[in-house]
Amino acid sequence: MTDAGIDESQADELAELFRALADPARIRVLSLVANATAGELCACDLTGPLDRAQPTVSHHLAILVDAGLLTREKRGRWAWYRLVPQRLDQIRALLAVPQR
Amino acid sequence: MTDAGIDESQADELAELFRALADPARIRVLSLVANATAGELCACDLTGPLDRAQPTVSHHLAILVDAGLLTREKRGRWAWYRLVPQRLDQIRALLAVPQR
DNA sequence: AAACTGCATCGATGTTTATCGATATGGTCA
DNA sequence: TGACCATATCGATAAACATCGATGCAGTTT
Repeated sequence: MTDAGIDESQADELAELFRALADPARIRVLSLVANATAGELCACDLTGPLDRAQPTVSHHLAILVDAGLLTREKRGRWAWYRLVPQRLDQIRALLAVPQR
Repeated sequence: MTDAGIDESQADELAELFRALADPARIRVLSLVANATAGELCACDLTGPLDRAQPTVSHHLAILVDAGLLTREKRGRWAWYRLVPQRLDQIRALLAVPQR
């Protein structure tokens, strides 16, 4: 075994990405957006289902956008969020076990 | 949109699973075990590469075992760890975006 | 312009978590 | 049996994080 797997900085990046997924509220957000008929959801649609205060919801949304899992588009007074499926695919690829 | 995505308890479970992956040291452990020629690695092989004290390494290994991502087998005075590929596959499946 | 609305930011608080020294545990070797 | 060794557990500490009330900020409506 000459190779020692992924390096330090790659591990940092991956861990940061998983940290974005490591909260029930954020998982719930992703699920809700993924199941939205229009492919997008506005922040106002999330406060209810998440059962959390508005600043908390905003906080979670910001984390998901930062992680590249959601995009935010502000139209009028609403902020609309969409999934970034490529980002999820990327994670799925990273979790594939090479040789079995 | 009648369905509201996954429910509260499922979100909790998933978040807990991702929390196990949300640390650079643990990502590094999984990578090292995945690349081990014998398919397993003992705890003593990890203290070095991780650059962390022995109790800390033990702590991370416990979390990964608890999450079902590693198995521990104690042989003699060493503890050997193996990947659980099915568990990773399970996560990969959960991250698949349904309709695109 | 003024009131209103939806959302982001700020500041504070309690909880969780990573880390490590010290210690316990259980197997091995002489 | 007693010294030793690899690992797990304990206890303490500092940093990270989720949460929310208060406030700020654009865009909207009357």
